[in-house]
Amino acid sequence: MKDEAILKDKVEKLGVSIEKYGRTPIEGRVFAYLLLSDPPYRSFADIVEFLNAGKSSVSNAVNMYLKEGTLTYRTFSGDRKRYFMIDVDGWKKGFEKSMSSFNLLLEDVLEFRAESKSKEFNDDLRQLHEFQTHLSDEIRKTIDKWNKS
Amino acid sequence: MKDEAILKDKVEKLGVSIEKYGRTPIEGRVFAYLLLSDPPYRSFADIVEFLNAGKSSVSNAVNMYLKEGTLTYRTFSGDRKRYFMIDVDGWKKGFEKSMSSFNLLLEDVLEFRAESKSKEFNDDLRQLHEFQTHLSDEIRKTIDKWNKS
DNA sequence: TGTTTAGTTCTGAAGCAACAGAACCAAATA
DNA sequence: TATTTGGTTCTGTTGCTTCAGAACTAAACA
Repeated sequence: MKDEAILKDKVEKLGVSIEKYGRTPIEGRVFAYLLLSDPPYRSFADIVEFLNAGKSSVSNAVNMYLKEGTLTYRTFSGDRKRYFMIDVDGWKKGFEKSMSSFNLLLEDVLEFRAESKSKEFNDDLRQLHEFQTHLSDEIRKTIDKWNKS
Repeated sequence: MKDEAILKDKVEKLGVSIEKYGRTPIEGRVFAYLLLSDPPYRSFADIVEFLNAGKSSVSNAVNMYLKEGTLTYRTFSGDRKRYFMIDVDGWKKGFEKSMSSFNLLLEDVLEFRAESKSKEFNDDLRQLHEFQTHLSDEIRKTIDKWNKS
């Protein structure tokens, strides 16, 4: 099988896995393509052509990821095009963001339950909150450690 | 405003927040109800009535959570009904599970990229993988620590 | 100023997810 | 054995998501 055919196959499979994380089929494939391709940056037209997708679909998917911070792009002098690529650092920071927004949700619940009588459940929730906070700290520490080295 | 109306309102709001985590509207509301109600266990009929939802919707949502391990139930002697409640421990373990399945995905990508030339990107991905592994370990450690105390 | 290019926005079609209500089933009770 | 109860499965509807292609826009270039 030809190299490109192998890649296409792999992109489809990985794309489906990525859908499980709450992405649409096209979104999954765009991310998969940028995860797998060598070099890891591709132009808008590259993506459209490789995926056999509509321009609007790719435009929406790419902008979604740019806004989310998991995709970024680079340019080359004398070339108008943008070359999109995965922002590994932004991806990493996304974990921290989702953790802390989860923690806000838990805090909200705990406040609402303040005068409820089910002590055991409340204690469990508080422990879960502590657990998440601990993890968020750990994430922050690890990111810091990296940025220094 | 009456207590139950306040709770209904809160369940709707929290339900919407929970939808953000990839759940359907009904699923969000079921989980929200069990997070907020006092006591924190409720029968099938309670849930149907409180949410003004169809039995099939609630049945599907509850079974989905049971299978996932984030919901469990208790019973009372002389009462056929099951009383559903959030399984905080199962919820916690879910994080570890999702981390490690994410890591499998990354490993798959890294293997595929083994002979690619974009060293920088590959290194970034490897670092992300290390980072996740570190966090998984941390989660496991924290869960162990709890189970002992 | 006219043309090309890179990418966005609009529009409409197709398919699928979410849901309610009814029919159903199996275990417990009478 | 007949009935009730707790819950599941089936069926059809509604409406939303996803998507492609065409029209469009704005910047760069000639």
